[in-house]
Amino acid sequence: MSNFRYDSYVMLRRGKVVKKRAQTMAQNRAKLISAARVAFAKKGYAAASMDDLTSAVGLTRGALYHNFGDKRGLLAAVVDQIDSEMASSAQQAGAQAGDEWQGLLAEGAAYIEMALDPEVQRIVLLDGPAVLGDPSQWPSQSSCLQVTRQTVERLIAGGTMKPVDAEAAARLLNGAALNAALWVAASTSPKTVLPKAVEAFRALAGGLLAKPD
Amino acid sequence: MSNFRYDSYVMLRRGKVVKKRAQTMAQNRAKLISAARVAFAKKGYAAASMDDLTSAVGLTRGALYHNFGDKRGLLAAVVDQIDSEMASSAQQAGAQAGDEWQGLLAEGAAYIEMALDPEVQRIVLLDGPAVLGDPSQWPSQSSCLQVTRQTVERLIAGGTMKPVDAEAAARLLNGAALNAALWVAASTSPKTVLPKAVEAFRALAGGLLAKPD
DNA sequence: ATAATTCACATACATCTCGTATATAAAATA
DNA sequence: TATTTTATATACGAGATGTATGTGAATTAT
Repeated sequence: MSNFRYDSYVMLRRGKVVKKRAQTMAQNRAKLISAARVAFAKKGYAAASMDDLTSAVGLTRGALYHNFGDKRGLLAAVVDQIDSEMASSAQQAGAQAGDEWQGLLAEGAAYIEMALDPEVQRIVLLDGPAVLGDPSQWPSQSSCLQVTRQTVERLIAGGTMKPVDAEAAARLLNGAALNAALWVAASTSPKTVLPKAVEAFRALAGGLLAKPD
Repeated sequence: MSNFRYDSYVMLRRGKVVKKRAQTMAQNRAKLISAARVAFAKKGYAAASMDDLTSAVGLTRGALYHNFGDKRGLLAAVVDQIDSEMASSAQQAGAQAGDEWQGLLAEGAAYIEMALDPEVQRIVLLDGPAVLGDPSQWPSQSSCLQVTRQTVERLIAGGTMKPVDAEAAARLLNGAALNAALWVAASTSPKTVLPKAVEAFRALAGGLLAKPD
């Protein structure tokens, strides 16, 4: 036990200095994640060298292994970051729509378009599942899926959608959207096939409506 | 130029001996592919050692690099083989259904169930896309997708399905099915979630019907 | 039938990569 | 001011891939 003055003194010092240490550490983490996003997107996970990665931001693998444990840990951190960005972006797209149903369709279209980004595609859609396993079991819990599932749950509760399993519906919708994006991105003229993909997606999703239009 | 007797003699010899050479070569190829299926499924593509692979069937990497060029080439051959098996299996499942539409649904359900096989999942769904890229650009051209697309085309021509882009619809359906399977397989009780996935798939696919039922 | 040539596969090597074990220097604590 | 943490760097060891070269059997040609 210690008296108040001693504690406050310690707290102050600790507050300052720990902050400084934690600050640079956070900076280094951010640097590494940022560099990893570029390298993983460009070379692919397997071909990305950790030496190149770290030296690109003035560090060595020492920092990497201390912060992320191993190469997989770094990928997990990167995937987590991108996935969060995607989820909030999709949520935003959905919120701008007229009603919840249009919101779901907008979310789907947003996923398709986001997946055209090479960074998203390579890291989240291709290497992510291969290295980290099924998205639903990622550390990040796949925010993308959660957003879709929540929207689906609301639509089922409101009677707009057929009472199917929400998780199943979310997985199917996401799978369809992301797979379609892979196709669009690999096509010779993405501009012309993108609308076809979106149209087909909207038709497909319509199958989940309680009252077909 | 040479006379007939000479040619036939050569053809005979060639027929015999070349056959012997090609035979052992084909056997070795089959051995390697077979071993690779096991190793890739068990360890995953990245962690599978080519030395272990080859020595498991009494060969060395020399045979491997001569036959398949590199590790990727071997994976491509394995994927091709499994994909073909899947396609014919799905086609068979579809053919047993009453009409074309039920056939499409049966194909989808078949894909979902096949994807529960760890070999299919790990090799075709996870490592395949990550290492070889988008399935539509695989050497094998992804027979699975072609089967679905052809079914879709017939359904559109017959007026059963909405006139969406056949390729797009096939991609979406396949993506939904295979993604759902990933979810089912990763779940704690596949037996209970599988029917949910199939039910949701059928509902979703219903969105492509020209006249909703 | 024999000599020459192919070629399928094996062996040896060079390079790269990851992960760990150890070292160090700055920072936090006492 | 001395001591202890700890975030990062350095050094090292264990594979793995791909290539370059060797070799012996199989095939062709004379």
